Amino acid sequence: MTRITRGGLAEEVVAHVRDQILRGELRPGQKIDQEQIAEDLDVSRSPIREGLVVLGKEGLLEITPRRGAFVAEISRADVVDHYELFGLIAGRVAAMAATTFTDEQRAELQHIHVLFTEASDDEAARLNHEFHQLINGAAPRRTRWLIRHLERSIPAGFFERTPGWKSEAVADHQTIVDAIVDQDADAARQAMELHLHEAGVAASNALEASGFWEESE
Amino acid sequence: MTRITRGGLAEEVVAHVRDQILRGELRPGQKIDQEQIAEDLDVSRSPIREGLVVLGKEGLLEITPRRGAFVAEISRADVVDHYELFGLIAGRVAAMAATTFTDEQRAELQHIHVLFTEASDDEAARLNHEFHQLINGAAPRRTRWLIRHLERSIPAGFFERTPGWKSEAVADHQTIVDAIVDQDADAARQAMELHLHEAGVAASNALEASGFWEESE
DNA sequence: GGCTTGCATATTGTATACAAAATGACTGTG
DNA sequence: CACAGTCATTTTGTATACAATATGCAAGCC
Repeated sequence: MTRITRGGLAEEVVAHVRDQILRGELRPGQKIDQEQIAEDLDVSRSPIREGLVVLGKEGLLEITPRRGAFVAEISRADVVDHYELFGLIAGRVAAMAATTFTDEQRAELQHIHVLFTEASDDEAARLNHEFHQLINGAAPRRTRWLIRHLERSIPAGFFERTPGWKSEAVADHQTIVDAIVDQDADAARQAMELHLHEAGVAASNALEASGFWEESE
Repeated sequence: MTRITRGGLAEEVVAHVRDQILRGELRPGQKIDQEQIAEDLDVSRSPIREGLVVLGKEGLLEITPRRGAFVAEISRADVVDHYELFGLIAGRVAAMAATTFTDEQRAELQHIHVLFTEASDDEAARLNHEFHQLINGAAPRRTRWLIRHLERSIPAGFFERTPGWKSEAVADHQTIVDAIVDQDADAARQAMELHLHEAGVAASNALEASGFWEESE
């Protein structure tokens, strides 16, 4: 049994189950069958259980002692709320960036943004990530930690798959860049909050399209 | 081997290790010895590993694949930042409460606050919890989830052990109650942010006192 | 002397085995 | 026919066993 386990099998389990949930193959409320996953991935239950704990902490699963793990009942309101919170944090960070960024950082931000506007669709995803990464660098450590946590709960690479995301993102990013370059903290906050709000709508639509909220049979 | 484990041994492990960290028995950067915990609690490594995953997701441990789990290097800045974030969220929720609460809820809030001011020290902790619980009821589901997450990362019952916490809390709570009763969303937000900021300072001091940041020998 | 190399040991990660509890069907009873 | 109680089956939770990797130390080399 050769395997390329780069970070442990639990990670593989996390990715597998998360995908199944986000694809709509596992429906909200449905029970997670550990034995089934063991069969699918050819793995024992030890790493599976550790993976399920992770997904539980991310809010994708509801784990009840002695009963098992169930797909969390996530509503449209939950997704919107999630991104609203994300926006609240990210907005605060953008405001920090507006007041603390050096000239070099401002230039770098503009540079990334220009590349982003001109990039092909698959490069755009990477540059989008770099863009937000740079801004988030202005945040203190614990804030960055929380942002990572929020990113993983409703994974990235989600927004990037909705039609027309790029042109929308370019416009939003432009506003954000302008505000940070102007050192206008409040405008940066507002622009970032709006951007994340729109990302939330997009994510919500993407989940809708994947049949996430379809009635069962 | 009789045990009263009502929620699984992993929970016991989480509580045990968390306590050890917060008491300063385990220092930041120090390695977690699974075998040692197994001996301490008379438990096998299976529930231990699951517990460590939980603490990793809470940010109290740093888990490196194939290397093990280490106590996270949490600085004063991290603690302050943590409560600042907490305040950002809780402030938003307080603002919601100010605009959405019914007359009954406002009355209930005032009632709890009066009891709180008159309570003995050990009852105060419970009423403090009820107070915040009631306000957080105004938040949407995902926000409540995030709040629970933040509460667990730097566990509650922490602030409540710093000297003079009650009188400080009474004053803060009074301001919050007034703002919510006045339906002044912005005042409620500010008051709540200030309250959490002070809680952060208190928590930071408590950690200091427990020797959390002491230099090792 | 300082640095690599190789091996013994310790520790993590995974698999399997076993114990305890929940689930669900079946039976008998009102 | 509804329904409570019992028992077989399934599934979770925990313990143990084994495999793979990391760690630490000692010997050899520059």
